[in-house]
Amino acid sequence: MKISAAESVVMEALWRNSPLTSEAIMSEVCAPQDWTEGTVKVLISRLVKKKAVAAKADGRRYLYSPLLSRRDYVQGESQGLLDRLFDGRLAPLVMHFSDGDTLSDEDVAALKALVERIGK
Amino acid sequence: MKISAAESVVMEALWRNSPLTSEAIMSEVCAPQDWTEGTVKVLISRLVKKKAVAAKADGRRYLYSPLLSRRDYVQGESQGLLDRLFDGRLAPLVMHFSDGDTLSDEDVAALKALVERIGK
DNA sequence: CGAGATCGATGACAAGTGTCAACAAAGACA
DNA sequence: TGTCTTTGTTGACACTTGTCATCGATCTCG
Repeated sequence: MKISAAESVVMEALWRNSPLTSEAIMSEVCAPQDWTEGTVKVLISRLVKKKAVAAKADGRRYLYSPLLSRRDYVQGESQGLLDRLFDGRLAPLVMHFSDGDTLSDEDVAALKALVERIGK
Repeated sequence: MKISAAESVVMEALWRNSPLTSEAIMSEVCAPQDWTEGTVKVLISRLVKKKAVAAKADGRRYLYSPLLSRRDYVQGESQGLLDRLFDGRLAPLVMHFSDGDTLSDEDVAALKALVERIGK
């Protein structure tokens, strides 16, 4: 099942640290996103229904943990973008950014080091 | 205005080749997407309303051309992904793929060549 | 025990999306 | 001229998303 943008904010909180109570989740995401508690509650419920997070009973409340790993999520999103826009390949994406002037010197250095390490 | 997934299929047709009549667009996208003409007509209308494509009158019909460049669209989508998932930087994305085994030898070679060209 | 707080579930609603059919205007051709 | 076809506009409908409030059960503390 697909995870929406708002839902992914909740997932990020759980990926940083889990399990969490709904209270903890809210204290992490409410302020930055300017959301009320009601909003976050619904997002959590929907994620549970989508089986993206597990809710383990702990007394009267639940402890929530991700069932979907961040790695898998990132993989799906990234591959989706590559497939849709870059014919499924990574190099054209990198080329796109290098053609613009969006790459800082640091970025270039990091890329260089990375590619060397891969090639090894 | 945001371009939806279905709409982007129509945009791709126009980016490949424009201007196009609605008939030409339909003959390009209907079959692969399994869409009826009605569906494509609405997608075109919505794109015009969103000012993502221009409709120039040509007798009783219109000739459609993109107003949004593929480059700008790709830039927006790609940057959005980087911002959401990789802290806005490109290297972590590349690292993600190199950590998996999704990169072919060709991909690695292409990246290597690319990075060298950038570093020049 | 009873009042208040907590927490999840549910209902609600507007906007956007995917999908399609019906309609109207305008040409084309018999 | 009258009918058929083409093409864009509209209406329609179900589903998802973002956003929030209310309800009901349960827990806690005086």
